[in-house]
Amino acid sequence: MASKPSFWLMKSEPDAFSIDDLERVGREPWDGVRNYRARNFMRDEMKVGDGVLFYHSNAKPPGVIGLARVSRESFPDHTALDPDGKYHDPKHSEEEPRWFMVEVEFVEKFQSIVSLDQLKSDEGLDGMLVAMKGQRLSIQPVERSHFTRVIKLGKGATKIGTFKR
DNA sequence: GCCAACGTTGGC
DNA sequence: GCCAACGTTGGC
Repeated sequence: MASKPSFWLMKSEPDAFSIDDLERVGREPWDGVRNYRARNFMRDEMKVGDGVLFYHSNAKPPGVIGLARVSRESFPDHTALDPDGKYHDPKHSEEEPRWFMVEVEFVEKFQSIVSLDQLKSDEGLDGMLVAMKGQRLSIQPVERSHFTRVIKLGKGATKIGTFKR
């Protein structure tokens, strides 16, 4: 029996990497995360096939813009090795990696963004982390019911079954 | 181990 | 551009 998938929300600034960028490249390693809680989710909990709400932050408006899926599990974030890169961390090495990432693949772009305003006001989304005050974490777990509700609000054609594994 | 200072995130 | 809410750093 396959284990049940989990659900996540991942934030990205569209100026840096948007849902359109993900659609174009198909798959993308989620590099550059330098927050321990977010790292732990990627390193310890995110599995191939898990559903991902792709969130545009620092956008007008901010909100969930589409769907992705975890396509590869935890592996070291090599951008931490590059001394000239902005994600460099001298405490990270090949022998003792400190930072990890997953790879995500494009599933679909919503017909319309599910804005943060909608996320906050929808009764079906009570308690969703991203809509709560002060919640800045760039990778967050999402409850199944919230995940399916956001898909409905986005009028996505994707069925929940897409995320079985 | 505490906590002030500093840096970052991200909505507004 | 402002600033609230965190997270990290480093002195002690």
